[in-house]
Amino acid sequence: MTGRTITGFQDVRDEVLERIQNRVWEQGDLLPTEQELSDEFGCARATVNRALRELAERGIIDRKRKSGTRVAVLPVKQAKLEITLTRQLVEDRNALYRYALVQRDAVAAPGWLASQLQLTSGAPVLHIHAMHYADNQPFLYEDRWINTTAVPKVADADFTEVGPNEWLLAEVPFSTAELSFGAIAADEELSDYLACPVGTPLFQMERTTWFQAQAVTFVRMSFHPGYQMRSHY
Amino acid sequence: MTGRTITGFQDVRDEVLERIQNRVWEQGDLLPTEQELSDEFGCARATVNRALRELAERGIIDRKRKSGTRVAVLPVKQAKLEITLTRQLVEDRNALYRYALVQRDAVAAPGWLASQLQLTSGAPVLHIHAMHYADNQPFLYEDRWINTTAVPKVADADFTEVGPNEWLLAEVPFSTAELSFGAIAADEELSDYLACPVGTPLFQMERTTWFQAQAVTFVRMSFHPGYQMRSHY
DNA sequence: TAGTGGTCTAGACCACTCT
DNA sequence: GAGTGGTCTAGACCACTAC
Repeated sequence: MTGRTITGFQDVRDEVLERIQNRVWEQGDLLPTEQELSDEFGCARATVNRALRELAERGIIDRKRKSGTRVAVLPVKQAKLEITLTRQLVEDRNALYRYALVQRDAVAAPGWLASQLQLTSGAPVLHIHAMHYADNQPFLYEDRWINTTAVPKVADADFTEVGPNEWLLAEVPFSTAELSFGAIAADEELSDYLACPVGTPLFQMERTTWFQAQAVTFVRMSFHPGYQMRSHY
Repeated sequence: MTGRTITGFQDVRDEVLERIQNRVWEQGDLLPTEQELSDEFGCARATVNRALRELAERGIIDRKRKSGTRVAVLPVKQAKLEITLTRQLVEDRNALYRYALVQRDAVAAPGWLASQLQLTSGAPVLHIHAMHYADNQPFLYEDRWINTTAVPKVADADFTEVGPNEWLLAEVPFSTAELSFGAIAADEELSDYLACPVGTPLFQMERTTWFQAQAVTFVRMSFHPGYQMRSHY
């Protein structure tokens, strides 16, 4: 006995999790039904349901109607990455954030970008280069393309004071995105902006953002040498 | 009007999300109370509650007792990274997976590792080098340390057939972990195992795994050149 | 202190799916 | 067909917090 008093769904959830961790119920085992558990814990079935639903969302158990609830055989580890503004990344390190626009051009979408954003080749886009600094050290170099058609207002934004990320977050707040992470070698341009030798390994994140099935922006962010992105589960 | 029929919590959730996206309720705005929404939608308050709870979990809205529910000003983007077995990563690409143990040594924990895992310096650990291949091309190089004290059974595992990741997942299934991602340059050892020139930028993931406040393992995984990790939100 | 979300209950019906 | 989870309801009380 754990001596834990079971009153709420969190208690049920934690008790079930503990039994799984302690192998009272082994991987692949069938758990008691919601009805049986609610009888044991002396609570309503809805309470057990909510507890088990949370464990299922975490990938700890698998639930199927009729079959019942089983301990997951291969628990899927879901790490949450919180994608925040660069400003926040910097300020979370107690560093002074500074943003600088490098270049801003209204151009026609090159083929690879049109393909990436599912635009017709030559569609009008805005191409932006910008730098983000932490305590005046280069933090990351941003190479961004914005679909002018999806965000016409962007024509009036000069991005000298506010970065395109913050501007877009205010303008198109509830978008979806695809992310890609990798390592690249600094080319001459990056070595210049990030103050490192050509060939230095850099951590890079690419993001394509969509709003209501229309591509909004594609951005390639190259972090300073040694940058580490952290997460947990 | 959307013409959508509102019956379940998912309908309520989607309708509310749509109103937020369409700026019926702007960022920072106060939403109607659960009671008011349940009246409007003709459902129980519990149904509205569940709908709004999901949106709050996604970071779309902020809820506080007494104050009410507001549209989030800075929606936090949460990308989910599904951390799976290397075998699965490879097989998801329709490639043939192959694993090979390179080296296995029972040693005393060096200082940096003891610090990383919160062990006493010199504690017994198992040090493992292994390779993972996709269609017989190098996929990733694994450099792992296992805390023998936390997993005594590991002494009997030779890791010639089954990789340490799969073995540990069966042995210590429901652990927590800290992850770190970055870019490094291939040293001589990595260039050898991953068949690339010294200095090649490589994507690297480090993971420290814990079970019930005890460190289980620390692993450094160096991916083949050009590897991209993907996610979305 | 009063208003709001957080949770629980007891019961009901539905939807999926195994046999 | 029958067993299981999925969801909804109507009502209740609680916990937090702005006022």
